[in-house]
Amino acid sequence: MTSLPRIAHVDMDAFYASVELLRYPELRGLPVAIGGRREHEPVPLPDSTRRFARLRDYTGRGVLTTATYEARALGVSSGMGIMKAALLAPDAVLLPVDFDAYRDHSRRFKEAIAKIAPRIENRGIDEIFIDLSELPEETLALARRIKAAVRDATGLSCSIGIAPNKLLAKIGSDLEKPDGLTILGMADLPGRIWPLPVRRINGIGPKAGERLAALGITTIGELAQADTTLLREHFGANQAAWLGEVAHGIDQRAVITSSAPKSVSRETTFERDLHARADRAALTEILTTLCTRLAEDLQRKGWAARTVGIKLRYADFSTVTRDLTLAAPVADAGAIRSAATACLRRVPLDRRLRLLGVRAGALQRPGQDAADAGEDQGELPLDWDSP
DNA sequence: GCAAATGTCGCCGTTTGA
DNA sequence: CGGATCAAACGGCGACAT
Repeated sequence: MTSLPRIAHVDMDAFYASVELLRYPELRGLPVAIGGRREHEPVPLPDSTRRFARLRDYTGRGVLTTATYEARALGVSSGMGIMKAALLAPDAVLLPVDFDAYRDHSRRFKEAIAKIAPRIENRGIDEIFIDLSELPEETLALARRIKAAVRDATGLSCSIGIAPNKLLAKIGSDLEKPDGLTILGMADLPGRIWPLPVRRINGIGPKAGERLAALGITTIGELAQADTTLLREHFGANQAAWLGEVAHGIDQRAVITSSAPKSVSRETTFERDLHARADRAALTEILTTLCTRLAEDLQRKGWAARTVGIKLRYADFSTVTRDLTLAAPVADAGAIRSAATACLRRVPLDRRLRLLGVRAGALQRPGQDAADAGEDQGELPLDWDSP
């Protein structure tokens, strides 16, 4: 009664930007970027048009969260500093992020898909894996039906990859973006996967990509052919074994349809670098605000934390963290603040700071045992992103 | 003088208890 | 009884992802 695995990866196309275009259809076809702080809300004009901010109007330390394909064509990309993006596309429209709107559309597209295929793994706000293994319908028809359901529910397009495992489904969903539909089998490995750069593998980031390039390995095919001893020498036994498997399209990970959160955090980058002593009052207020918001979030979700941690980023971008495990779980702002303050005492404060963060970990439901994956206790509904 | 916010996982060194 | 050892918890950090 066991069927061969059939996994889909659904990835919304330029998600935040596309949601904004639903609201501001006059921006369709223009380069638009999403990011930065609140003050760049579009301004309604008397003639019932709107005035939009441009990238060139921005000053500050923000980065772009995403951009329309027209903006990407100008070299603008996710994660890019807004000031830098403004040099490439000064006239591109800049919109602030509106997470409430994105969460709302996220919930809608996931619910629409769940009616067709309920075994869904959340991968953040704009993508999911779906286990299609037990469904009878033919793959292409199913893929088209999922895409149509997403469009009907949200007015948005997505790209879908369907393959025998998560690894290939994820690569596949990216192959024909936007509005893509890609079905991959193991037989497609040499023709469609091996020519791709190793960075397309989920889990090979900038560092591993650089180290592989230094060994003359740039494509997945080259990785598949690479000498296993060489890989072991440079990456260690575990990672080398993983590299060898993924290069051959092998991935046994299951679709995880429920999980409990591991940590909750709040952090902020200051408008200017602050000094622990000279700006003590400002830092104190920021810490209090972070702890308050973190506590609100914890209480709203019904969690308490047995570990509290801080994160500091110095002006030179180096980062340190400190954790403190408490005797009893806490969820109120005062207790979190006390613990965070204790952590701060263990960190050098003689250099200027650019970021402060507070984290709550080792989460458990108040008065119960520690949360652990697999337990029914903290299961998340489909719309766990929503407030 | 600059690159956000939030979250997960793996590795490794240290501590601690048995 | 000191020492070796082992496992679990803790803590710091890096890498990676959206």
